[in-house]
Amino acid sequence: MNAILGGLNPAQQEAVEVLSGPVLILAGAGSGKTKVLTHRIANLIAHGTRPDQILAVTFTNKAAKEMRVRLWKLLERQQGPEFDDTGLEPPRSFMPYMGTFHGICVRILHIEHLAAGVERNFTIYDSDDQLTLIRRILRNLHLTGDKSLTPKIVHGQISHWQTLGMSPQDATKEAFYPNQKKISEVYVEYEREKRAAGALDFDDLLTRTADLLQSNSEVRAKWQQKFQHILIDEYQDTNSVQYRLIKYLVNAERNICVVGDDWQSIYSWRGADFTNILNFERDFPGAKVIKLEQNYRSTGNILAASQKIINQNKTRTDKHLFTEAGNGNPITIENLLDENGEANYVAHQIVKMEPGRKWSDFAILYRTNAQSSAFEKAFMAAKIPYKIIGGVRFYDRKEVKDLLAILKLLANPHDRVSLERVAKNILAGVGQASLDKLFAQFDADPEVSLRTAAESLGGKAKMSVLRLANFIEEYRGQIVISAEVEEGDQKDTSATATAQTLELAEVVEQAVKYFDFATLVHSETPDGEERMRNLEVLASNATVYESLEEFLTDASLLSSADEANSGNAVTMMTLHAAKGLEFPIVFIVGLEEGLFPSSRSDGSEEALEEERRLAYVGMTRAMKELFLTFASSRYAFGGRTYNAPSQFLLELGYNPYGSGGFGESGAYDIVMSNDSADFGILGGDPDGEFARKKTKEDNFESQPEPVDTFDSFPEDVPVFEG
DNA sequence: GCGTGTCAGCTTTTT
DNA sequence: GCTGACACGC
Repeated sequence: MNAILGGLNPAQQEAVEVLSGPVLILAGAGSGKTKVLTHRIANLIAHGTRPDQILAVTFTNKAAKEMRVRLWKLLERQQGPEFDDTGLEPPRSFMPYMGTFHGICVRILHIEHLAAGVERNFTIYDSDDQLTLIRRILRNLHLTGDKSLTPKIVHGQISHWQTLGMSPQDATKEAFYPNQKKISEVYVEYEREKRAAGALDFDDLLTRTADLLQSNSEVRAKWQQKFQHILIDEYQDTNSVQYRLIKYLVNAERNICVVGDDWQSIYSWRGADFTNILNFERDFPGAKVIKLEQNYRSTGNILAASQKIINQNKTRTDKHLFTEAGNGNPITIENLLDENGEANYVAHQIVKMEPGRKWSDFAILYRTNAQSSAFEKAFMAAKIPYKIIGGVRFYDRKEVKDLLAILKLLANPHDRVSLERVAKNILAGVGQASLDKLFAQFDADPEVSLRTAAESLGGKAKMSVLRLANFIEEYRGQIVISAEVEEGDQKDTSATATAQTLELAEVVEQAVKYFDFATLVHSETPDGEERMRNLEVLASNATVYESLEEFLTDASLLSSADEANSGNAVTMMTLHAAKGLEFPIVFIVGLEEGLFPSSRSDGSEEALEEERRLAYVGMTRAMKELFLTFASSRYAFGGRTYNAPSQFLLELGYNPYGSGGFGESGAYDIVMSNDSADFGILGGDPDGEFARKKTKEDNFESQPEPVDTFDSFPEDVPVFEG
């Protein structure tokens, strides 16, 4: 058996071997989905498809990177020594285009900027930038002070319209409520400002590309011709615009392969629509449907418990996951006093289990990023190495964004949001009034230079803006702004013609000096030292990029979960960030009503089902051991809250009163079994569905020994703060 | 224009 | 309990 088909089960082999026509792979958790995708790509290449004719869309950049590395290793095994696996990322020229929808759209828009009617060096506005812009428009339209028109609400409505494909004009027509009418006015201005600034927001990246492919048959034909094979991972998480994109990119051969699992759809809050995957056979008649149902990751108990959770959902397809692994150890449910008790309990368990394992075998998954702090404290005290995935992105730190704003101005001097940021945070003496004057100049004459516009200012403001203009003029000519794009690039040579004499990192370092960041961040303070270090990291990150534009694109599109996370340490992250990963031992913490499921899902059956899918995703990350914990009370919003155990625990058969009451530390071993003759739950099972016959002893006298309690950890027993 | 004080919103999840 | 937006006064 060759390297491509070896080690695959029959369903997986089929998914790798059926190379033409539409293919839908319904891949259960842990069923070897990534393996199938990489082997399928390798097989395409083995059958003569050129790598650059393959488009593989992943949900995160991290997933794309992982697939690149795995494909590279596989090709190396196939092709022999010329594919030298140096451990580094493989050269992109040998590889298919792999990336997120946003990433591929940026690429298409760069190449097709003339046809798409966008600037060659368009700036990407992230949500922060969008809010800045909306705030300014609200001010200009005298709409501030209205609590029902916060920048956030306005942004939500505009983004909703964008995703529906509605222009500001459409929105103005359709707006019905007074607030909608006001927001539609903001929308008109918002679009105008973005255009004036040569900027696209996250939604634009997708909609502009879809619109281009829809309206321009020549461009559409070109890209359809280019991508002979399209693979889409996490298809259940695609939204309506992404769905449109796929439809326009697929050519008459219909070589499209999508992989997904409706049980793991956890992004509907941002527009994902898992009916896309349910409708695939309707959209692509004759599609080959392959189900991957054998789970290679988890023990029988973990799989059975996950299954029991997902079974509560009404809206879902039927799948029958199975494993050949044994039942393994029981799942542990533990009730702690508060968030510190919870963190100490987890730390203690990890210390106990660590011998013979690596720290990186453990993962802690929570619903919200805010939950990480108690664990940081406890792990620091217990001297357990840990790493936090997610949270504040490196590129979202204030000082980093400030410096990036300068770089963005180098790439695109018309970028008003960045100018506003630089003026307010970096330049001395330039406030709102000066900015308004500058923008008025730009509105009067879009081509006017910053230097000329500065003439309308006086005194200190003028000096500062001229100083900024000097910097931009000095360095703009000395760095590579745009990447050379291959084939068919309708090149606008003006931006790329100048000779590169400076590395990006040098420009970053120059900017730090020129704008005196040391003073700005108070570098003598501990906090300031760290900020200065971040700027050094920024410079060092810049060294791997060949053009400013690539660097800025990644700075906008890389998520915090994409950031480096190697090393031997316990991993902490949100349940969302954990999708696609696996760990021998998993702790899901904070299983409390209002936290998980989130109180935001109250009253909505759909939202609750999504929370349940999230629980399913979390539980199926575990290979060997699964711990579920909840705290009787927890700090939130500066006050102490008291939460009931999560309904998901009750669904698993947990009985909160089973161990003599609430608020006491007690452990439950919940045994889930594949073997229906031996389903057993110790500690309670309200509906009795999976319980062995309960006796009084089971509930009151013969409680199973707690796996561990606080009593063995006296110095860490939290003081009840009330 | 800038520093200071007050207040509100915040903890879902992310490209 | 923290952050950031805004108002106010200098």
